[in-house]
Amino acid sequence: MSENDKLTEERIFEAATDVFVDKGMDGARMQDIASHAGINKALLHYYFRTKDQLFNAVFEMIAGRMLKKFAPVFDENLSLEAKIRFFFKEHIAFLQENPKLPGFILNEISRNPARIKKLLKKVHFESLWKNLYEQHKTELGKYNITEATMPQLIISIVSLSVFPFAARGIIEGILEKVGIDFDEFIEERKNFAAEFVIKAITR
Amino acid sequence: MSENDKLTEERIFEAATDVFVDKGMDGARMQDIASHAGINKALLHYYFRTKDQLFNAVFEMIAGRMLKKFAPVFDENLSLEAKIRFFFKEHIAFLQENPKLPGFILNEISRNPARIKKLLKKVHFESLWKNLYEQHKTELGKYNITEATMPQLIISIVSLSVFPFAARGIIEGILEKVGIDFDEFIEERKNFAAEFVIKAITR
DNA sequence: ATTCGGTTAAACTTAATAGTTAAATTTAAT
DNA sequence: ATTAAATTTAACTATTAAGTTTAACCGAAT
Repeated sequence: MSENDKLTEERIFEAATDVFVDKGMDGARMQDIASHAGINKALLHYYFRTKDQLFNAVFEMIAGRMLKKFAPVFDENLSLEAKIRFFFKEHIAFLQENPKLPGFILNEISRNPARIKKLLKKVHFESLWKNLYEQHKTELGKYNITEATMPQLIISIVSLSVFPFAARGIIEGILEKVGIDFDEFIEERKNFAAEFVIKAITR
Repeated sequence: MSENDKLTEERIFEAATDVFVDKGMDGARMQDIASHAGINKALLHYYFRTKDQLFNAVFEMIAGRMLKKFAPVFDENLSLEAKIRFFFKEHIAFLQENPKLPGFILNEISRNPARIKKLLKKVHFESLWKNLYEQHKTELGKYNITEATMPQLIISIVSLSVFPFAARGIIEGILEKVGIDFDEFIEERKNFAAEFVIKAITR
């Protein structure tokens, strides 16, 4: 039945997401995905003909979800400082719940850069940044931002939020030698990163 | 001959480095490595018995090299501001020459976190950070740094330097839509990141 | 000259994996 | 009850990769 269909397809999709995120495209095994979904390989291929097809479906979904997470900041009607605080709070919270996504996406893109291009086409960064810039024209006097430094600033902000998750293995290893818990560190980071950036751009 | 030995072993090692960094442990093929080294599979196994052994050798060498790149900052006899500028200049320059290392290391560690622990054991972060802290006690009045915020600060600094390379695929994609060249962006970053951090910690 | 280590080439084994297929069985709608 | 679709089982094909083996080649040291 079609209801059941959806359920199974969704179960497969979720299982595939788990396994792909965990092992990467190369490391993932179709049998493993089938087992995770509580079905068999035959049915897996019945729903998604090939590993590539399945992977692409999963990747586009995840990458799309990540990209969307960056969007709301551009819309919110807040001061620039408030926006920065809002971003780190929300974005790090999202990553706390999906800690493996950064590593997964970063890795798969570096193995196959073409994959991301299709998704990027849909987003119009030029206008997004222009909008952000326009919205805060009035605040520009207080800050150091020019249109030219916007990319550096934005990528810096994203770095501060995403990198600790992408490098979790190392950071966790280092922190535990100093007696700090990774989760605490991340919790603190929401504030630290926000204040860090605000101070950095305030002249 | 032993001279020849070293040469071949080195050729293999370099070829393996290239292929592993490019494809990752899972994606790399022994045949591919042999071809890159200009030898055959038999000889490859003659020098490094298994793929795992070869990979471990390569990984430890690369990860060790990366870790060492962070060390000199702690020794240099410079003001904190000068150190920060020095770090970004040197470290980003190193990454410009080895742009794929961050992605490789980050990915392999996230697939197998145990791998890094052995290497981290050798480095004594507690004393390194304490030293750094002691060295700049006199400057503390000017900055916002406490011993508690040291990890946040240091990881922020590393993020700003490393992340653009780890996320190169995406960033390149975005930047080219705004008409910016990745290499230019990175070149600018040496200064931007340094000034960004210095402003962030100056009160 | 001969032995030995580095080297090649090619065939081979073994194991894992992707993907297919067909028959049997279950499930749910009519 | 009948039917059609969803699902399982299990066997099968084809492919790919790691690692081994064998026989032969070559240059240099004994």
